[in-house]
Amino acid sequence: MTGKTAKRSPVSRFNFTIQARDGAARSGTITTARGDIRTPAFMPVGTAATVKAMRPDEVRASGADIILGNTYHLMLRPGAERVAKLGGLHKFMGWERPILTDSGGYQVMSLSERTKVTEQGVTFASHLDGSRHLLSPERSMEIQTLLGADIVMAFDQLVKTDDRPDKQREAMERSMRWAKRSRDEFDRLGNDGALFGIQQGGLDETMRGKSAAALRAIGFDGYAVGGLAVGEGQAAMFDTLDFAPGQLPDDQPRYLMGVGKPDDLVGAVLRGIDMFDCVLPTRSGRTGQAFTADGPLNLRNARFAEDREPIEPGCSCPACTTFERAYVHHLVRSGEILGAMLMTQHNLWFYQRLMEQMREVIADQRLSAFAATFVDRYRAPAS
RNA sequence: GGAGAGGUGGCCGAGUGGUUAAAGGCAGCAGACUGUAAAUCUGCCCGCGCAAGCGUACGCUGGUUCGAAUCCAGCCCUCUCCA
Repeated sequence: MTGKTAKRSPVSRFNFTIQARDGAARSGTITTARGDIRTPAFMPVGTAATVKAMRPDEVRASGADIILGNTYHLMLRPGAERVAKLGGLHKFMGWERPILTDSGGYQVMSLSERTKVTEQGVTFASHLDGSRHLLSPERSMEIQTLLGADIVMAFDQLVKTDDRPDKQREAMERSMRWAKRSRDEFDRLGNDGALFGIQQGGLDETMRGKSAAALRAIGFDGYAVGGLAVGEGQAAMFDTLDFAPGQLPDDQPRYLMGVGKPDDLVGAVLRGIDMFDCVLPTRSGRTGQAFTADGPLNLRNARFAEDREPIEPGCSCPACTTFERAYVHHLVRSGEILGAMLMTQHNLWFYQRLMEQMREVIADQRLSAFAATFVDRYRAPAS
């Protein structure tokens, strides 16, 4: 059941060690040239070379070991060649730890009305100025290499789970051909980082299985479960995660892309996922939603106008140890930048603390009890 | 004292005879957000009612008209300019 080991250059220090198992769940360490990543890991999203509203040192202080960047957005602005000229993405944005870059595959879906998909690749009409840009597996690898990503994602085509079955199969099969082209170009470029393949296939076990087999035949450093959390709902996502991770190599990192809400993370770790990324803690922070162990709170709500508690009682983040809800409520309502900063900071801390707790209970084989308690409390009506 | 402009729903502000319970914005009350076109978007926002609907409503009073926020008269008030 062991996946084909990827070919790597001798200088690559990418490695995944599993330290503990608890059911399907695992906790471990991914080693990279720029530092370790503790798993299960949550990676804050820094699309445009910034985790919005946060300084890199604040992101690190929250406990993040790795962040994301985005091929499509950085290709358009400021441009991959420019970032390379300025010393690479890490230096450019002041984040010296690992960076994973998404290939632009997500934008094939989110910007689908501006794209044309062919076998060669995807032509985007820039959302900034309308100019046309071709993103192919080869160009995506080149851009991610120029950026200096520690973990490069294969270029894939993402579709919605309610798209017609034939369209879903077509997208999955094309993504597998693109995965092979991504692998070949990544190797040709001599990139000494890691390359992850992305499983597609919607909610269908057979299609997921075919996708997994295709990826394993190519060989990657890690494997992502893609194409979920695109509107199918948590129950359908969990149903898919009951089989999808098991179709991927057991001894390599498994990354569930774009997920998710706190209870999504818990359910996915329970099913064997090691890595996550999601815009929710940062975006929701900017739109007034704070995540807490007692469920999400909308700090814009009138009931917080004179609330003397911190965003989340007991939280040790800088926002919570310094400010009261009443003040954060005022900032959020007033559209003050500091409101977005404090909310984002708290949410990032909350997410990282959740991952940390899961790592600890996996080591003690107590994940299912922890998960049950967490989800009960998280979903209970706010006090 | 004279000349002019104007008074519309919490605020700003469209509307100048019927299709107007009255555009739009703001404020307010909620909701959404999942590999970020997002410091964004959506809904509600006179009262009662699940709804159909009913009742109130465009400074006040009266009038014209089948019908008035819209036309007329008087009154009250605000602002600008001149004395």
